[in-house]
Amino acid sequence: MAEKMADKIAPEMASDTGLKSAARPRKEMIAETKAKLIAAARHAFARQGYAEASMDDFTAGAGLTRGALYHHFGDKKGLLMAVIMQMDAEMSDRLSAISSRAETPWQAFVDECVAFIEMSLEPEIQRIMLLDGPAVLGDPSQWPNQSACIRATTASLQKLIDQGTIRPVDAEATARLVNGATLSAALWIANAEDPDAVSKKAVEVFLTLVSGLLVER
Amino acid sequence: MAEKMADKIAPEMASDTGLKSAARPRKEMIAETKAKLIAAARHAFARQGYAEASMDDFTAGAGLTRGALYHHFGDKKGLLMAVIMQMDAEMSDRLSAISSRAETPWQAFVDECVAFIEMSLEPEIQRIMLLDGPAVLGDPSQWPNQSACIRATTASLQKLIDQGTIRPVDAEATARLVNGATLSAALWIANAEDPDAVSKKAVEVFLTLVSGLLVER
DNA sequence: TACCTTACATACGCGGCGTATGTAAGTCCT
DNA sequence: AGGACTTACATACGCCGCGTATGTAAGGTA
Repeated sequence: MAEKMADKIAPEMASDTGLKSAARPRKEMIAETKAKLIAAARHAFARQGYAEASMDDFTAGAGLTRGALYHHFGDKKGLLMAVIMQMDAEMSDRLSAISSRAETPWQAFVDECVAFIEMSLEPEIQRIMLLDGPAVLGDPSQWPNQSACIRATTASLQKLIDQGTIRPVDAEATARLVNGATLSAALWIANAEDPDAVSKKAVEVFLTLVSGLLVER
Repeated sequence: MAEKMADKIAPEMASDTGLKSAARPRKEMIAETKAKLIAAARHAFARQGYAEASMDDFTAGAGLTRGALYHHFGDKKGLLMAVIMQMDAEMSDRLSAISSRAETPWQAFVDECVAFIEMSLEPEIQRIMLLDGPAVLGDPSQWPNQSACIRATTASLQKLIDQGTIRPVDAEATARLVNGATLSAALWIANAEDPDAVSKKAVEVFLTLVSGLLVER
C-alpha cells in the first residue's frame, strides 16, 4: 500500500504524436470496421436485395469475413437493422433540412412530403427501407429508431395544428397515413412506364387529399 | 393477352366424351394438386413467412414433393405469385360484395376502405400480401393480376366522380394513394399495443383526409 | 397394342447461413 | 514491466434449402 503512487504514471499516453497508423485507439478501429460492414451491406442490399446478397461476398468486398459481421451485429438481420438505422437518420436529416427552408409551416409540410416521395424513388431507399426492411424486420413503426422521418412529419403537423392551419387531428396518425400514401405513390411512380406523367397525377391527388386537413380550403 | 384465351379454349372440347368413369379426368387431378400446393404454401407463408417456409416441408404436408411444385409453378416465387393471385381474387370479391351493399356510392367507397383495413389486419393477408409479396415480387401494381382490389376502389371512385360527389381527380391515382394510406394504417394498428385506440385515431384521420376529395364538405 | 406425353418422385450438387474453434492483438492489474 | 484476461476478428465445419437433372408410371392417342 505504501508504494502505491510511485509508478502511477498515466498509461494513456500521448496517443497521436503525429504518426497514426499502427496504434490507433481500439474504439476507432471498431467503429471503422462496423462502418465498413454497414457500407458494404448497404450497397449489396440495394443492388441485389437482402435475400440475394451473400454475406461472404460483401464482407470480402470490405476486406473482412463473416466472423466480423457475426461478432458485431449478431446476424444478417442485425446488419440490416444497422443499415436501416443509418439510412433513416440520413433521411430524417434531409427532411428536416428541407422543412427548415420553407417559408410557412404548411409549405414545410408539403415540401417534406414531396421530398419523401423523391427519396423513395431512389433505388437504394426503395429497396432497403420500403421493400426488404418491412418484410424482414416487420412493421417499421416497431423499429428501434421508430422511424425518425415519421417523427419529423409528426412535428410539422403538430405545428400546423397549433397554429390553427389544419384541423385538430392526431398528428402521429396523420403522419403515418400520409406517409403510407406517399410511399405507395413512390412505388407506383418508380415502376411506371411513364414516371413523369404518373408523378404529376400522384402529386395532384396528394394535394387534394391533404386539403382535407385544412380548416379552410 | 390473347394467348391466354387461346390455350384455354382449344383443348377443352374433347374432354368429356361421356365415359371418364373410374379415373377422374386429368385436368381435375392437376387442378387438385395445384390447389393443394397453393393451400399448403399459403398456410406456410402465413405462419412462417416466405423466406423461412421450407418447400420440402409444406409440399410433404400436402402429400407431395418439390417435384410437383417445380413442375407446375416453376419455382418458389411462382408459387408465391399463385398464392397471391388467389388471395387477391378473394379480397376483391369481399370488397365488391361490401360495396354493393352500401346505400350510396360515397358510403360504398368508405366501407371498402374500412374493409380493406380490417382485412389487412388478418395475419395471413398482412404477412403474404403486404410484407412478403412486395419484397419478393416487387411493386404490387406490376403484378399480373394488377391488384384486383385496387381496381375495385378505382371503380368506386370513378362513380363518385361521375355523379359529382368528389372532385374530378384521377381515379386510379386516388385509389393507389388511399390504398397506401389504409395499408400503413393497418400495419400500425396490427402491431400497436392498444389496437382499438389506434384504430379509432386512424379512422378519424382517414375520414378527414378523404374529405379533401369531396366537392363540398 | 404400342408410342408418346405428362405429372410427378428421386437423386445430386451447390451455395449460404450459423456456430464452434483458433489466434493475435489490446487491456487491465498488480 | 510483465503476465492473465478479454476482445476482435479469421478459419473450419456441418446442416439445410434451393434448383436441376434424371427416372418412372400413368394417362392419352393412333
